[in-house]
Amino acid sequence: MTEESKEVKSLNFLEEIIETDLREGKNGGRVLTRFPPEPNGYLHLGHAKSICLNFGLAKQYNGQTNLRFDDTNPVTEETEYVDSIKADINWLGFQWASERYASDYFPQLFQFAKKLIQAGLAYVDDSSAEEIAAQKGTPTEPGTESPYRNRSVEENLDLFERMKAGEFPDGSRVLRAKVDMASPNMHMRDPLLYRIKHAHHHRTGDEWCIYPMYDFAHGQSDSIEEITHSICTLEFIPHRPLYDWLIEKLEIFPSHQYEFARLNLTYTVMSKRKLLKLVNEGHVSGWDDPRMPTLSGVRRRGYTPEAIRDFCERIGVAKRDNLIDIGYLEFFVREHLNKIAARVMVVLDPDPIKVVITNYPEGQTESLSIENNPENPEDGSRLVPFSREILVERDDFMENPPKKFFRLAPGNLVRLKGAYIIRCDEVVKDADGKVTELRCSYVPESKSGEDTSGLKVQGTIHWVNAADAVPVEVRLYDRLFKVEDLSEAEGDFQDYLNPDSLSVVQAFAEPAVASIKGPYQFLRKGYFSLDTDSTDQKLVFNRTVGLKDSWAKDQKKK
RNA sequence: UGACCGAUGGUGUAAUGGUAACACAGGAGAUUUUGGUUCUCUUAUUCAGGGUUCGAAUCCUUGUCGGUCAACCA
Repeated sequence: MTEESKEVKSLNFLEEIIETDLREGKNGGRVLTRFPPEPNGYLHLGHAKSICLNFGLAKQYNGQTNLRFDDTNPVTEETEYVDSIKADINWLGFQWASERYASDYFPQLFQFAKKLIQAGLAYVDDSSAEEIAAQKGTPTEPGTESPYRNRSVEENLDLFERMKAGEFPDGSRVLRAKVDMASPNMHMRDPLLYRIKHAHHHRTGDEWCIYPMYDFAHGQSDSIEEITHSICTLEFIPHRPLYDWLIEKLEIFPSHQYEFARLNLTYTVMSKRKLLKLVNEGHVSGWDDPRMPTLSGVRRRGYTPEAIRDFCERIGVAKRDNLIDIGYLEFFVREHLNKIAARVMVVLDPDPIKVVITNYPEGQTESLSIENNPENPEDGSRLVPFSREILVERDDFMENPPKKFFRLAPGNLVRLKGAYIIRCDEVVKDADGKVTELRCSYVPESKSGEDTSGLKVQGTIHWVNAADAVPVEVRLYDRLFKVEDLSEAEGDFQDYLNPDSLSVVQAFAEPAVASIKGPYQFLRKGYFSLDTDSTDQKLVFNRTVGLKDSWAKDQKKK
């Protein structure tokens, strides 16, 4: 045994629970988790945490994970969502053992309900929604019993069958568990088990007009599938006594529920309800708008599954509320993209400055070989055209530069990335004093890779050959909201939307962009991805995340 | 004025009665044909009071603060 050579890795509380169960031989050493989305919206980064946990834990302990759609509310659920959810999970890199639907269990659930009725533990209640709400009492006051609470088993059975048969209109009756109206736990005050909804279900069609509530579907589905560890978020803690009560009374497989703190990120919202609202009110272009924290959104933006998985692993899991800096996620995105992104030069400026290299022969063009990724030489190199006239960003020139400005300025030497060292000799302006052209001279023996000039320059800038510059559209994204903590913000969350979360800029790219597939690093600018809006006529790029920019940070401080 | 859950650097997460650590962020420097990357160094932490103990972030107790729960949603 190499026990002592093993690194002591600390366990999170879920790993501890599982290891204890395994040690005690619970469930015969079997670990089966489930990921249980409701198909009423797109998956977001909060779900990513849950997916990584459920699938990750199972994998870690030689177990498996079921994908189960919690489709018990036909009015909000759609097949479109089912498809997107499956695509997102696969994209994240996980495979489920079995694809299940709570709706598959409707017949079984109906039998469970009858069993409860027969045991005198459930009853049909004719009270209205308002009356039931009033009966529930408040967190500080006990509830009162429904006048229908003590119907006979026979009457309950008859009524429940007739509910199923469609004899009653929506809202006229419900099936309730008979637990304890005085319980300090609101969820134990005779919770609703079934309600009448004459609605078309995305899978069962019009077969049913009564549908089980979450509390009578989720735990029972877990049990039917013999899920060993049912992992959910903190707000379900008060449901756990009911979860256990139903399993005990039904005498079915004892799945167990464990709760962790959901993911919250700065400058964004993470609830399907709010995200739906952003989509419906047109604040974003859709569920996959690159500013959205949905998986389809961040995918389109250029985040990688690897980065998201690393992030989820690194943030850990615990039971205390948290608000994680969105910058932490961005760190993992940069870390991964730095290793794989193809470097290209793009002048990110609709109004670039033309640089004329006065001592370079007119009409001559040469091809320079530039590495695609200095982090990974195996990625090879590409050819980049260079000639007498090139384009550079206006930000890379200053007529009266501050100390430590290493870019173009009158008399300054800079290296053109992958090309030559140039000196700015003359600034040409128009009648308004706007700089229209820089006249520079190049040092022929400073060619990249074969530099014999002996010159040392402090700055290197990117550029594109004027004659070959490809006009492209680049979409720059900023945080979706103006405030860090939306949970602290008063009023409507839409009031805090950042009006500058999207800016579109026309830019000029080196010709190679058209033939290289992303992800890209636009040199000195950031990581970018090709957007799905691209056409043969026009390439559209999304800024995934910017590069760290210590120069800009320093400037800001001043 | 109930029940339940929680409280460790700026943000997350460890330390499971025995030297409070790791990542990010912040700061300083080195390297660099990306003001990127990489490397080195560095600032900063146990909610409060009481108790148990040789020894407490950890156990007990009281309090404080934060969160959750009163959908025919999940």
